Amino acid sequence: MAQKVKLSTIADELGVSTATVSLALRDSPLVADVTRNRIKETARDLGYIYNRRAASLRTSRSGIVGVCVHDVMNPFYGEILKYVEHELDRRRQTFILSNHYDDLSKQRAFVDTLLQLGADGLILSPAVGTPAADIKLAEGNDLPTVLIARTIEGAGVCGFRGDDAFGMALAVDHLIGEGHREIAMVGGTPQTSTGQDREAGWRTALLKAGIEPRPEWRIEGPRSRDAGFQAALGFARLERRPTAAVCFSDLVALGFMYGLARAGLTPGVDVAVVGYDDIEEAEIATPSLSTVSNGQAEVGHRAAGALLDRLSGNPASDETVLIKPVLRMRDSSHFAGRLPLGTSG
Amino acid sequence: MAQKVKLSTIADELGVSTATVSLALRDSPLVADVTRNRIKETARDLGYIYNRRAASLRTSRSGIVGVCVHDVMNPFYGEILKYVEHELDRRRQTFILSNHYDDLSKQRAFVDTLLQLGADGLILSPAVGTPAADIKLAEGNDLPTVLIARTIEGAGVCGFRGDDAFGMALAVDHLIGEGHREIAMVGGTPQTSTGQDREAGWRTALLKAGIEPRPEWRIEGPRSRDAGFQAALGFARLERRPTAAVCFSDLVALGFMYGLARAGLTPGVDVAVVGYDDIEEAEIATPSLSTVSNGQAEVGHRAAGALLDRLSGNPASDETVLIKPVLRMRDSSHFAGRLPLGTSG
DNA sequence: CTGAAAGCGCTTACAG
DNA sequence: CTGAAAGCGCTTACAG
Repeated sequence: MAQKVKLSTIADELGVSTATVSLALRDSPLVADVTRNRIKETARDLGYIYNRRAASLRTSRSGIVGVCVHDVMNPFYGEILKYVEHELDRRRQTFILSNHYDDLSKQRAFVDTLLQLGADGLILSPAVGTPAADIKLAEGNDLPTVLIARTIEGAGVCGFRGDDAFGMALAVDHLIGEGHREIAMVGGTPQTSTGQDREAGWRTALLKAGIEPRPEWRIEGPRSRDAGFQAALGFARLERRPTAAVCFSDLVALGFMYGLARAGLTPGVDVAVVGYDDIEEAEIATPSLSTVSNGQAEVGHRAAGALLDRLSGNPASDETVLIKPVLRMRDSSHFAGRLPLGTSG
Repeated sequence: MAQKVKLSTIADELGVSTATVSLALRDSPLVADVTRNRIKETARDLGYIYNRRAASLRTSRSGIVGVCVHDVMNPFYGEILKYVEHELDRRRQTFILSNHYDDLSKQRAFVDTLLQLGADGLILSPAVGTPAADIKLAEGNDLPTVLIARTIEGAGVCGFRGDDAFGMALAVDHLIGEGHREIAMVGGTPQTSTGQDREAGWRTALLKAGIEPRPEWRIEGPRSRDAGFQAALGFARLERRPTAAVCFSDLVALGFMYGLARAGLTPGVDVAVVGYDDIEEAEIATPSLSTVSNGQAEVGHRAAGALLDRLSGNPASDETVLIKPVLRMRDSSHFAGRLPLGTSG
């Protein structure tokens, strides 16, 4: 390529100042219509490319928002991100994505990069063990932060997530209503607020129904499809196998159903299964997966909205918004032990 | 926060010049050890944050690589990106991700953003209909580009993808070997090189075996799990239903199997199914999904490697590298019509 | 081994 | 309505 085209190239070409060119390209009313049109035309003809680094150095606004989650391949996060992306697109913000895989040092490296780039904001689903100080560091260096899916005690920023204890109780109550008395919980760890709250919801709902959960009903750990699959292989061999299982997530539940089938059991008939999140796949899985909707759309929209609001100068909030989950009854739990598969509507 | 800490803050604090501070922080051997250590310590104490915008404006290197694919939630792309991410991480490059959803204007907006940010390179799985001129525009503005998964005639850049025609022929040959004579192909569109090549592989393999594909065997369109599911519902009702189906992707195949089951058919017994890509889920699906491995790891690694090589000054190549696919035989096709499910190893 | 100075390409008061 | 000039925070010859 030839010489780089910059504001002054255009200015020289037309015999005006760079100030005028700058204003014209950003549609300032200070510039006369004729001038603006000539400038825009020339910019196009010369193949001018706006240099955001230079502009951002001057204005200390970068137009960049960072987004960091456990893993974008997990449909739960993927679905949230769709909505975040949509909202940021509308406001012409560039978004930079990173997975942290619950590795604190990876998350820190990313936040550091954002600070170095002068990013305007951060939407974060914090890695396991993130201290409140990490959030304060970001905020203290002019990086407004909004939390999603998980929240942190004392971080002092706003966050959006589902009411996990309530949601898991919905799932358990439903299974009890279907006649189950032995209900396992598969997956999740007590290291995240999500894991703690969902386990608490499961335990509390059982106790409230007068059922004492047996230790072997709690299968801790699985958070992926594959781990759910592996858990089912063990579950199938349990001497006194529970008749139902609530899973930490739909991903775990879908893997769990694959695993049950692999072990020769029919999910929804031999074992009732309920997931969590209501990802898109839940509806087409066969049997279709009963689950608890976890408000991905609302989390994504509102988190992006809250951040953008703050970027336009509105005061910061430090409120954690709990979104009410809703039970979605489907075939994996509803007809358990009563009808064969494929006969439902 | 207080005053922003910059190079000159540190320089003033220690009574040295900003040049020395700059050199010291980047470990230049020009700076004496004592000086360097004092500088680094002070930088840490003051909470100095490197301003990459300013540096990049000066050096015209940004450390940013853009990555743009159809949809990161699609595990095929997700798996490629894992490897790209890993490679870029190792070389301390920031990567910016975007979906284009096969929307050319979204892709263009992203490339434009990269140009404005002075990104160092682009890894692209081009949207349907991307003209070679779009790639040349990027290249012409100092944005080296590497293509993945799909390639573009005449773009003059290097690319990495699977040998789709060969791979699909492997799948069809396998089914013919299992005794099938009526083999549908579900999903994909002739608007992408991938769609064309896989359809050609299917058609050619059938003809070579003396089988004339009937028009209704070609179910064009589906490229998502949900579309695969819907297609199966129609497929199940076909008057003269093929005994086997090769699918455009594993995602389509997995949805297709859900759909068959929903329609009361047993995938792998009533209908043999083969996918394409060999995503992680293929192995745990039940029945496990026969498929064609599509080299996500190799595509991701080599594409990132090729780009980074070029960034370190190596000459550009314009070669398209075809990665040889491998058939993975599993239960969804291998035991069709012979054994009931769940009895296999 | 260290410092003074120019410059990367913008935007923003300020003056006219 | 337009222009001259300063400055955002770095890096890089160049001089010493």
